[in-house]
Amino acid sequence: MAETTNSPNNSGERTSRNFLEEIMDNDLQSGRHTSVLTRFPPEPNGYLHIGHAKSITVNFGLALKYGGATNLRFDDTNPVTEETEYVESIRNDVRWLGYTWKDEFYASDYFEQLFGFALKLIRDGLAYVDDSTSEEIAAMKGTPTRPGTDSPYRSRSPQENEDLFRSMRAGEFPDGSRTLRARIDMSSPNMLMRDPIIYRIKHAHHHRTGDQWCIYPTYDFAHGQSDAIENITHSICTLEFMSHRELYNWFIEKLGLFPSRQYEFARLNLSYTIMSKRKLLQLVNEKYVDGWDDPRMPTISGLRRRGYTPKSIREFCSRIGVAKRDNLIDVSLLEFCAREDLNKISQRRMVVFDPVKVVITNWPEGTVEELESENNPEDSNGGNRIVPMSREIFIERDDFMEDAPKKYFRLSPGKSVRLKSAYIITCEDFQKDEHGTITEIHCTYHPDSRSGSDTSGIKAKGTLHWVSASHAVNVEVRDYDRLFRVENPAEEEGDFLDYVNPDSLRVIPVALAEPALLEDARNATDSDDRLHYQFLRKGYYYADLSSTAEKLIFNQTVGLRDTWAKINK
RNA sequence: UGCCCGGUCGUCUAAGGGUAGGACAGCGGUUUUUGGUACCGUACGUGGGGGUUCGAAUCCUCCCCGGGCAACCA
Repeated sequence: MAETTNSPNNSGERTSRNFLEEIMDNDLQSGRHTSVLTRFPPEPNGYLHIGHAKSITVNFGLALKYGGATNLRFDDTNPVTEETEYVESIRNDVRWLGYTWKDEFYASDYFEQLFGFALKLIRDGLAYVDDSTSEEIAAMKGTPTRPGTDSPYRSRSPQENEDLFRSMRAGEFPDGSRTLRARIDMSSPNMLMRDPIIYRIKHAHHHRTGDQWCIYPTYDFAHGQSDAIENITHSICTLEFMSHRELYNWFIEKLGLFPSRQYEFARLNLSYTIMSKRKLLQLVNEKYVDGWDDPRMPTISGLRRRGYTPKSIREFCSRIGVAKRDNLIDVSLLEFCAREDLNKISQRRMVVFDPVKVVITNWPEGTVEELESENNPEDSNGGNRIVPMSREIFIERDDFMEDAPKKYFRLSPGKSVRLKSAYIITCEDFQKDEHGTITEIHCTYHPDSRSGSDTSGIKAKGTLHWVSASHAVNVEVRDYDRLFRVENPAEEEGDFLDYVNPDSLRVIPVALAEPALLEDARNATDSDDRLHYQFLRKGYYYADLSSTAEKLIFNQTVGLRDTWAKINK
């Protein structure tokens, strides 16, 4: 659906659109195209990351907006790096993000057609087989400031080239011994037009075509033609492919194909992380993280495991916009989008991370009171849950201070606080061990201050989360910090691994949770039933993949905004 | 150094010759049984020099800065 703020309105007045929307508007208005067909073209050689999410929302989002569709096409022209495992994860991630593709294709579907295209170029005198080594080819290529020189094989006859090319396909030559090159212009200012290699010999097993082929087309000879075969109207890619556009158009023109056009936008860079698939792979292989889906990874699967919602990721991608200038998006925007969504949907629960015992001295021994607490104050239909209260409870260690400054709204001797959804308590006394560590706090509660029917008239500045000692459930909590210590690891000197944050994971092996959390876990029949939580005054949490009712494990999605921590600094 | 892109608050992104606006981050406040949320307020920007014009972020020009291009990767 078209947003009024983002497309020409009824009066024809110009409103804000990004440059791709302008192009599509123009193409539709001029009649160049009557509909929009985009494609998302991942190479199955790694897991998708948040940068791909941007590309996905650009491609699928634009098509949706203009009533078109999007194909999912795997760019699988390099058998040595590509695997079925990656294909599966990519399909899963795109679906999870909420998008449905029209057709699923593989560049390898077109290998036979591509071979035919190559033959046509050969017969038209526009391609030749080169016997030069890769070093020789590189040397003859020239440099950006110096033109290249013609290969001695450049003037072979079409017949000889065709025979040789067919022999290449037949497996008569070893890897690297020959290539097929487009015959363009060795002195072009665009290096890519200096007779680019379009086929290479690789006796390698392909994840889909098996051992059917021993020659494989390069990206340049596969991508544009695949677009054209599918009648892709707008082939949207990242900036580094800009100089490939001239070649892209050359093949389409010489081959007389559907006039797909390539447009480039700036890829996403996110502060305190990296987007390079190669480097992400390294983090996985060298065990800096737990796997592609480690919650610290900027991968879609990592974000999912961490508790990000598809909606929050889509919102993020929409907020960052699409343009052509290099960018480094502040990760706080991603976190904002997570909180924005999670605040509305998450179930509130109380979990004490670093417990200290509080004895309520005037609470009758052995009595339990079942209090009710709202599941979500942002959702009036969210219902309530039972929270049991008894004589001994736990509160957070840093919610008590022996000598508190005046701005401290929590518990200290003689002061009163509200226990969330329960009673107001007043601190009467406390005990310390020989190290000065608080071991026990003694309070009295005010029976007429019960939540919802408070007639006590006592004003408590602060409200604390708490759990009943005898009802507490042990859970493991994993808090995360940024994966890298520096804002832009890719730009730093030296090895990026030197900038990995050694404290990116903080495990709290035993935190004490209210019993409702266990109840929830028992009710979840599979992982899709898992709830997003807000642990009160802590942050947003989501059960880890490995979490079970026997062993509850929660990943921190993102912390709550903490203005107190800021003031405290 | 040749060719190709790009340069607007700290970070992103609008403004297509006519009031430089929005978001995140920051700062200050109000409300609050989460020091959360919500709401209000506030500060901050057109890389530089020339030119065209009544008027320039926008058009021209020179300069400066950043990025890309010399894989049989994509």
